[in-house]
Amino acid sequence: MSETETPKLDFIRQIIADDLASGKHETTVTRFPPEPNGYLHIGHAKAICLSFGIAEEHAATGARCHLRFDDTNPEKEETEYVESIKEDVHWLGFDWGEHLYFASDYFSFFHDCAVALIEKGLAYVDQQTPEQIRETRGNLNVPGTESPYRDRSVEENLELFARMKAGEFKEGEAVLRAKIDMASPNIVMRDPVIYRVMHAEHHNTGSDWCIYPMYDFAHPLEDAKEHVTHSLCTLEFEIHRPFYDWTIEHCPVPSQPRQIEFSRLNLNYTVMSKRKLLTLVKDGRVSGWDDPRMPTLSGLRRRGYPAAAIRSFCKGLGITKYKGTTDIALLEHEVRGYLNEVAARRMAVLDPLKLVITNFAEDQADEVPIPNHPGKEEMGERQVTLTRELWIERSDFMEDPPKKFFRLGPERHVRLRGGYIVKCTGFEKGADGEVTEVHCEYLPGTIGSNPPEGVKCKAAIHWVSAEHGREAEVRLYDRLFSVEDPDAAEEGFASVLNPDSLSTVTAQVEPSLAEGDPEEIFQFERTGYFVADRHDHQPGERLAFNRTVALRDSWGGKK
RNA sequence: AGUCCUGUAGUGUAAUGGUAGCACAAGAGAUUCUGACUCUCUUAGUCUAGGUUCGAGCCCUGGCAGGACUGCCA
Repeated sequence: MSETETPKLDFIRQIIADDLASGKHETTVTRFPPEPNGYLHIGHAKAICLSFGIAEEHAATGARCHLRFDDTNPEKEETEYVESIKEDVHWLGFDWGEHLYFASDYFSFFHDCAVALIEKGLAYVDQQTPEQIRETRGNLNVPGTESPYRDRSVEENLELFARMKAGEFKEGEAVLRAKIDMASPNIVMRDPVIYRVMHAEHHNTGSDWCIYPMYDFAHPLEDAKEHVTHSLCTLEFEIHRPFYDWTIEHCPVPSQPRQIEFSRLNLNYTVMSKRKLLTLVKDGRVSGWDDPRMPTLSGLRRRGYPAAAIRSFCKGLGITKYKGTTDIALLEHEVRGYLNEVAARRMAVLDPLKLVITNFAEDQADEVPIPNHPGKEEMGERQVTLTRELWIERSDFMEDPPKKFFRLGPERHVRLRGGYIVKCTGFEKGADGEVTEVHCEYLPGTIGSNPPEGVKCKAAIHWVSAEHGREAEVRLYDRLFSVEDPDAAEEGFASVLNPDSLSTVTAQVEPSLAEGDPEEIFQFERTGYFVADRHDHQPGERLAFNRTVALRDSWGGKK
């Protein structure tokens, strides 16, 4: 990109730039308003990167992004989720500074606005049953009909609303409705309910309230109260915007926020519905919200995904109103890119096969220095002990290899990564026909040098000393969902879950790995195996296991 | 009595009304002590029919297709 080239603005950034240029706003204030009813997932990352990203871009004007918990429904929200959300936003690399808010702190303000609406004759207490309200709303083709309680006097409404607040009604007996237009083609505008009775304990306000505002009413007020200028949300709220604007217009608010909608993230092979993810957790299909197979930010973190890669992925998504499905390969590409830079390399053998170097003395033990990263000297090197008996990956040997297979086979040469070039001289088979041991001879003096004249050696395989290596129980994770669109499944998850998404293997690992270090490994296509994060890993501490086999199997062999 | 939103290579996105670019994916090749990375090349696109215009992906009209909306959820 040339220096003179200005970055392309998506339509939201363009609106903000225009508002700044025209003097409508002196700065921009955005917000990320999760409901604390689940963990944040990769879909939220898009919204976080957008709202917080815009605030960062306009930092010079004093722009900011608020983290606000939209906790207006006491029945669905828990404190555990508040903490996880804060942690995940921070991990992603964003900071709300002083601007941490709870919608529940504004309950009095919402109430005052509702009273103001009643006084203007723009809201009324409806005592129809929920069923009656539903039936009289009409449908997509039929206008609604007005409630018999619609034309109560202001005084009566005021008194009734006060009694609602005082707890004189049971749930479902009375609601406060905005008086707009029961014949509106937009059903949201057909006298929407703005307050309902709920005798529930709220995680923040306890039992102070027994009436709670609806999202449609509360959200614009929250934005206005915080002087949010641009309230960015996903497309499903588009049809609610007329009521958002109506609320701002008719309530005593200190600022005029504007709601702008963009398309939410859809990823193939991924479920993003909180309700469905919660089902996975509750049914024990995964170990928790932060199971490495989960699309939650905490799951991706354990899986080893660098936050920078997720941010970069979100940047490339673009902001549009088109509902498409992003290929998860785009995310994985970013992850590979970052991990390839920062991950230290180690050797591990997941499916061990014994390799004996027959011209190596029993007690011979050669210390070979192996770089921790190919091409990054600053990451240092480590000494690995090479002995007569080694473990290699079973798939790195073929009894009858095709010509395009570059690794071990009878009479073939291969390099033991970081060590000698060896020539396969034979192998043994068990009664069941399975290869149990491979024999080879090493070529002295081939460490750190090119293969001698006439020796073809096109691959380097990884290995672990049978004597110095360590056996480790490793949990191997793979993709959770086996189908491209798991949301399309009719019922439950049985048909879309990959039964092999979690397996345990007895692997052989380098002694340089701390005890317990490779306890969780995520199989990552075309990059090798990565250690799943153990919560405390920093971005620079990721480990990658060398892997010789490409999943694509370009040599034409079996899968 | 339906209203509103959206259609650009396989996918995601760019293009003051003026040469349809980029990334990922896919394919071919080079390189390689990770069949990775990197590098080179290739394939492939404006939903449709009209209209306005010297000129339309962009503006207008009509089709077609996909989506949102009928919670006292957010």
